[in-house]
Amino acid sequence: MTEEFLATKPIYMQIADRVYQQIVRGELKAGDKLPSVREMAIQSGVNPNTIQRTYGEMERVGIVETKRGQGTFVTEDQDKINTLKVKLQIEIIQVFVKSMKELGFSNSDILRGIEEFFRREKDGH
Amino acid sequence: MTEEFLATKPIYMQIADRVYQQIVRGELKAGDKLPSVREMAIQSGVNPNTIQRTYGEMERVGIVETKRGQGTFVTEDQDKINTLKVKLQIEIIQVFVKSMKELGFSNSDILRGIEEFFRREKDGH
Amino acid sequence: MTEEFLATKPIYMQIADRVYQQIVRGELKAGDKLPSVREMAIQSGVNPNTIQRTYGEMERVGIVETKRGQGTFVTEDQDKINTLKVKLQIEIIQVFVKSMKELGFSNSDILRGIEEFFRREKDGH
Amino acid sequence: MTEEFLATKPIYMQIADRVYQQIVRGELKAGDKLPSVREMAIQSGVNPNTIQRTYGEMERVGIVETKRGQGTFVTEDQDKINTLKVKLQIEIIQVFVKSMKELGFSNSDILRGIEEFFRREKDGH
DNA sequence: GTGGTCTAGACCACA
DNA sequence: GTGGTCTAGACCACG
Repeated sequence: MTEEFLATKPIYMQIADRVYQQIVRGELKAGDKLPSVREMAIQSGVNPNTIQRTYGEMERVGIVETKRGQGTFVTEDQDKINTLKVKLQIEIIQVFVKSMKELGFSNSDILRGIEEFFRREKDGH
Repeated sequence: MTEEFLATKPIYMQIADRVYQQIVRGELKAGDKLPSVREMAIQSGVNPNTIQRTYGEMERVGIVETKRGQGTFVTEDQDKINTLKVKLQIEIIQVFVKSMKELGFSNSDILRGIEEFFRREKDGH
Repeated sequence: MTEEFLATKPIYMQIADRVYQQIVRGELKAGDKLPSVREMAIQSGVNPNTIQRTYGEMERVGIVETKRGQGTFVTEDQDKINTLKVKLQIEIIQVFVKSMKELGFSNSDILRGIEEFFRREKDGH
Repeated sequence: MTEEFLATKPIYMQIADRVYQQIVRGELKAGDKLPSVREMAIQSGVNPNTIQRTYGEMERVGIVETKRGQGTFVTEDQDKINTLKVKLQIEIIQVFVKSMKELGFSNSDILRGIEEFFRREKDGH
């Protein structure tokens, strides 16, 4: 009866998110080769099929392209990467704002909260 | 090897968070009585022991007091409630800011992102 | 060394095509329930995972919707069904026209050929 | 139980079709010599026996003649070539019309569909 | 070597 | 009962 409390993203999505992060942060650049399915599977301690799904998902989204017999590569299309960055950003903000509103904070409360947070951060918390 | 991908908070903490929320939002006010351990256990579909830990945790933090034979009550000390609100807020902001920085956003990027988000929210997404 | 001569669509796609046909022909109507993954797997003599992929693909395309714990259903959106019909039609025509041009027929040859074909069909070939 | 989903023409027929195409398009003219069985086998990456069957099939149909010690030649009989062209055309049209009718299209739907297709083709897709 | 598909069999969450 | 995810291990086509 504990189901309600698990709510984790599927592993193949978590791994995709991790790759998305690397791309958005520039650790993986346009045109870079990703690890092979099998290698990534070992790195992640996961079955190759799961990585296959990850790569499939990322290709569907257009952030990655596969060249037959050669491997999987980050798209050359910088626009797609920028769009991805925006999309991930919005996703995170949505979750954050929702949590804050559940605590009873208004939009301006939220902004003030973050500004305050940055101020303390600067002063060595 | 899959443990790495689960990363869920313990259930008793999740339930505590939920109660904290109700307190901070004023749904549960200073001095209000919480449901009994057994009742809460049924409501949450969880073992009473788990709720016992939840209540223990909340008492440790001082946000709740148990009066023997009477039940568990929200603290009368409004300061503690206010502090709780701030603490929860900071916790959420920390996670949020960390995620945003992992995507390569600076402090001012973050503020601009949220302002933009609120602007779109107002215009009906 | 015979690889070049196989060139078959993956099974999960072939099954999807078959379902698309049934939908387009009206044998499966908007809102109808598809067989369960397991049942369809038995009917098709295929592993349930393969059907899962078929259903996943059809959902991605938006022609099918899954209701958790209840099953998979043809979309209620008649527009999507109409679009599907057009897409399948164009796909078939493309293959056909390509074959005809490989035989050296021009566009008007092709039209005349089909008209002639229909004429004979009517006269009891 | 997967046999049902393969449904590929035998290789020797696929190769025959390819030769038929060349003849019908005039790339191979009446009286032209075909490559030797061995050469063709290498070109196609196929066992010579397979090509032997291909040539046998084409001879049976009368589109090709073998002169002992000299090789295999396209028939001198232009009528047979013309007939072949018509037969191949009808074959393709049959398959096409069948597919379209399986999608629920009528004869006039089909004609309109192709005309529309040509119109778009001309306008640069 | 690469990615892509398929099977067999397992477990999970939702309703 | 439903669909969804995951593993293990196999085979294929492409370059």
